[in-house]
Amino acid sequence: MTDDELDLVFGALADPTRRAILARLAQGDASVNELTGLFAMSQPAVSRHLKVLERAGLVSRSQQGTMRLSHLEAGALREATDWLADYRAYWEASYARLDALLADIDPSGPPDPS
Amino acid sequence: MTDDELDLVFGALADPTRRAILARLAQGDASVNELTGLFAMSQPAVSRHLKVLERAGLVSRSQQGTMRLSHLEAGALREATDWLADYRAYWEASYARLDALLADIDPSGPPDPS
DNA sequence: CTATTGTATAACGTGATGGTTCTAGAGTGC
DNA sequence: GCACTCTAGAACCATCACGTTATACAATAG
Repeated sequence: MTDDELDLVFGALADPTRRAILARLAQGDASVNELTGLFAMSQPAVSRHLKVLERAGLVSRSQQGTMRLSHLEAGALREATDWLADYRAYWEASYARLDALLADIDPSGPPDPS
Repeated sequence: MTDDELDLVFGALADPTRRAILARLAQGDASVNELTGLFAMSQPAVSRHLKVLERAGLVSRSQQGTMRLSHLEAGALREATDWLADYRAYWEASYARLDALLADIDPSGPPDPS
């Protein structure tokens, strides 16, 4: 995934309205009008949020009669998580070092994090 | 994780310079001057990027002699991936439906995606 | 105390973002 | 064709984001 694509995906995710749209779409496709009903904002504003999501590859759209349905496209989300996953190794190592440090202080070992 | 926190984290990740800073910090702490050397931009610009990362909880900082070291804080990254993971269920279900559809067309079942 | 180095802050310009209202276009029903 | 509904686009405005340069602050060295 290119840097520009990550810009678009993370940029799209940086807005609460757009995250809420994604949350709604995870439960099924929706029309622009239906989405507009969920937020305290005008229909053109929602249309523009959808455009941002579409440009980021997070959403695809299809004509369905007189309305356009938005559909969640999980591929871009997966790529974003893949990027983040590269840091998983780091933070797991980080926690491992912390555990080692705690074990060094208290040889009974770290408590079960329940 | 609150919506505001997600705004800050995804907003911070939406910039390529900041992602590059995180990538650098994953390999160890670094001073502002050292980070400035990595990018074609002024030191104040880098300082502000670090401030954004700190506000998002992605980076912590400590005084080390005359310089301030930036340290990757993986916790916020984990929370971002946790948020994204909520969609994993969706897209896996989505792929499962696709598999079912393909199986319906060709009862020999979907090929091993290797 | 003074000089030096590292970092932060201030002031500014410019382009992007997110909202609005008004209007145009596209698709369906009569 | 005509009316109606749904959606998109244009024009505008306020605010924010990201960069700059110049300057102030903080910590160490001499």
